[in-house]
Amino acid sequence: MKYDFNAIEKKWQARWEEEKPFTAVTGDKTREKFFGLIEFPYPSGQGLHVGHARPFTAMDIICRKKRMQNYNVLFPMGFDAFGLPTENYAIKNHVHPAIVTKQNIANFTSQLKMLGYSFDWDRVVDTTDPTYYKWTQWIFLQLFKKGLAYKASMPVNWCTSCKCVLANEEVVDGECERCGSAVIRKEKSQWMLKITQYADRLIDDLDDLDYIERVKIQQRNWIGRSTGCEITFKTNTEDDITVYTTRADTLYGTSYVVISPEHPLLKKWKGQIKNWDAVEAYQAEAARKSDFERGELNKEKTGVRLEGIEIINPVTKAVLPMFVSDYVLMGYGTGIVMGVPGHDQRDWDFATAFNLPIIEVVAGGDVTKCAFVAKDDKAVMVNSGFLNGMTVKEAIPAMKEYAVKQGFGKIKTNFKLRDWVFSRQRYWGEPIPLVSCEKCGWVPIDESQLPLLLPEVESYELTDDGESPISKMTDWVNTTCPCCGGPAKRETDTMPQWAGSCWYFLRYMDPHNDKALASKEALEYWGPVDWYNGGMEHTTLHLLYSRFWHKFLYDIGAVPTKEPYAKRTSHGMILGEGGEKMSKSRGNVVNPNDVVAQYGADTMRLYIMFVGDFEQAASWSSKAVAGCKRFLDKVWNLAEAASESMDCTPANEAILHKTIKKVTDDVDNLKMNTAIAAMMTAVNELSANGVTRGDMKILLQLLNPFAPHITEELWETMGLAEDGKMCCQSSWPVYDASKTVSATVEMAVQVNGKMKGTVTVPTDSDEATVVGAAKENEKVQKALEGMQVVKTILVKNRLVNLIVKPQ
RNA sequence: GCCGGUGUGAUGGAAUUGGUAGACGUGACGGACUCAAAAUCCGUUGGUAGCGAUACCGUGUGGGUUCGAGUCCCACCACCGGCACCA
Repeated sequence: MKYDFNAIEKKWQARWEEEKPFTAVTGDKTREKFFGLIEFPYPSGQGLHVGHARPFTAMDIICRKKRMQNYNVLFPMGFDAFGLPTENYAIKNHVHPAIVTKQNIANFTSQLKMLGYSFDWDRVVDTTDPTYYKWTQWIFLQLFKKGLAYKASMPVNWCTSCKCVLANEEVVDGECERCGSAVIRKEKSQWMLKITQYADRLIDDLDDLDYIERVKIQQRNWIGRSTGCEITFKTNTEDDITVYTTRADTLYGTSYVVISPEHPLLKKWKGQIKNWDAVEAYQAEAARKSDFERGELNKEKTGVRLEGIEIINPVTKAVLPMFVSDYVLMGYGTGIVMGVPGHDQRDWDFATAFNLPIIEVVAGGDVTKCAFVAKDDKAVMVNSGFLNGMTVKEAIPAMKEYAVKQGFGKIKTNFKLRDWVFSRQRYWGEPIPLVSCEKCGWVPIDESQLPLLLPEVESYELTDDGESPISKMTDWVNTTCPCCGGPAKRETDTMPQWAGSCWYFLRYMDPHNDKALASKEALEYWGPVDWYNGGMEHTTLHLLYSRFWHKFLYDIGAVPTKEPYAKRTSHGMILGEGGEKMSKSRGNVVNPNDVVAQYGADTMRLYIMFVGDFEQAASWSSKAVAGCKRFLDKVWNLAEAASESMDCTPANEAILHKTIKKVTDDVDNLKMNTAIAAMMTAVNELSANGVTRGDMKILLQLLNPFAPHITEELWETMGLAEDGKMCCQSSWPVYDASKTVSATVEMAVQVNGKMKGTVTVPTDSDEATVVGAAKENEKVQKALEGMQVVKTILVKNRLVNLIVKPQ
């Protein structure tokens, strides 16, 4: 018989659909649970991408193996279906986004089934389903009630093309992450979530998590915690000013002070600033620039001196000038900084441009040439009063302590993380369940009214002033205040796409619950997610947001764990044939449907795992795919040639046990590529030795998580099924460590560290035996001629190194 | 600029964590089968020199530690990703 992958794959997919061998059982105490999670896809019109197949297949392999190891596995799939592409498609084609979404989900579902993933299809989640977003809205209401959601007028990132507010995380190089159009700053009233209130915990709790290190580092950097000191300076106005610094030790070197153009104090000081016109002009200029432009033009420092304003250095009592300059950001620290040109490059640039004194307070550099930013312990303080002679490391706490004691300083921690801009002026998102009442202000709708459904609108186009299309639905917008019963208006902004994905993994635990987002029992049984794999691009977006929501849910007692995910790994991208990113414009997109049609799902799965290191980017090779198909052909032929016996062939024992060990270990470490290589080696060796059904049984079990269809078919045709159980329901083979070692080993022989040849000796031979055997070797003999062995280094079963010198 | 990562044959990538560099796959070359081709099977395949046994060189570059370095240390170079006037 020929390996007819097409018929075989259809047959087994139908069988899984019917018999549901991958059902997760909530509350099963007889087995250990395992919750394996992959990021649910956005169901785009293009369908599944080969890039999806990499993480999906890897987690499928892990979960299939865990099931065979008798774990109660929850491996679910869902769809993150709100979002712009669907809405844009709806605008263009005048179709309801819900219809488009439904079609796309159907397409994705059939593709996922085509690849043979062992999802529990009874737990599918769709973020646009009202029974789902009811709970997204519910969580938002809890955030609102706890004061973590607030409306603020603030400069926001505004995409000129999407006519929509973007989160900082969605702006890349001053452009909209989605459409690539310019992003400008616009003053707008927005819903915000106080993620900053969780900044410390989001950093500190990383320590106990099993996340790959680069994810932790990236999150820490993004949150950007810095511990420093606020220092208050007296002025010749009625106000004192406060700056934030991490280098309190350099206070003696402060030669001026700079304030951000957006700082409200400027307006207050209008009367005292003699050159107000110039200052106001500078403010206007700065406001015109986008954040991106301000960053781009950072080579040249600009600014205006505030004539008539004098600042007193609290330690030297020197009178310092004050400037306004856009290199100081209003959103960080106090919006005012002390200028220490000797030891900060930005201040040095500014001082040089404005001819300000540069005072050296840390010895070791040449402050006339550039700022000396001392990092090591050797740098010593000078020109700094009581700090003189101390190292920088000593001086920082010393000055902090002094400043606090003298009453002009305060210890302070700052974060780069900003609050999360949470509203979008869009249709295809969760409606924000709040109403605005003139008397009562913002009022939550009653929880019994959830879900607050999206209204039907005629057009999905935005209004000209960038408001959501929902704002035109006056019937929907006009409502009564739940508080006072008076007239009120509904919020017409919707939530960002990130909202639904913040908690979807909780819904998988109990997807049909209409009383709570999930039952207490389910949450306690399945939480936290044991292993979550996803893209690096979500590290500071989805992953951080969902940790924030989860911590909030923990605080209000809605979930039992303080972290959502115990372990996080990340996959590399799949690039096109030439090593470039796959894209329609390059024409190098590989469609998984085509690969499956040509080679079958098992080959596709195998190849996407074999292509390279899981964490590293890898480029697709249409030729190399064929190699995986050849491997499966060999397995098929080997099975047909197997003898009836259920005993293992003695000659195959070592290779089989070695392979069990290798595959078992490699899957747990995401090294699918070497696991497959090991199975290829095993098949080559088994083919040479000949196999029994007993040998094949082990091979099929090892291969089953990788290539589930062909292995099920052979399992059945070879009569290996006991009680009608499928291969995926059998027990994962266990290796016997003593059988993984062969009787003899080949060892390297070196003379003075140079390879001279190899010897084959019994495993675990002692030094005398190995050296004896080594001296039989002709090349070794030649190298030893006229030499005296002074030392022998033996590495058991690996090599022997003879150290010689002339006699 | 700061923080991560990577660099190995023609090629995708391995290397038991300091111990035979190049597993496994692709490609190429030679052979078998075939009227022929495809498929399949067998063999060869890091470089240089030599008919050859063999010798020397070889993991981005230059140093170092070690009996022994792709792996550790120091200094560079190139590419990729993230952050970026965060005081």
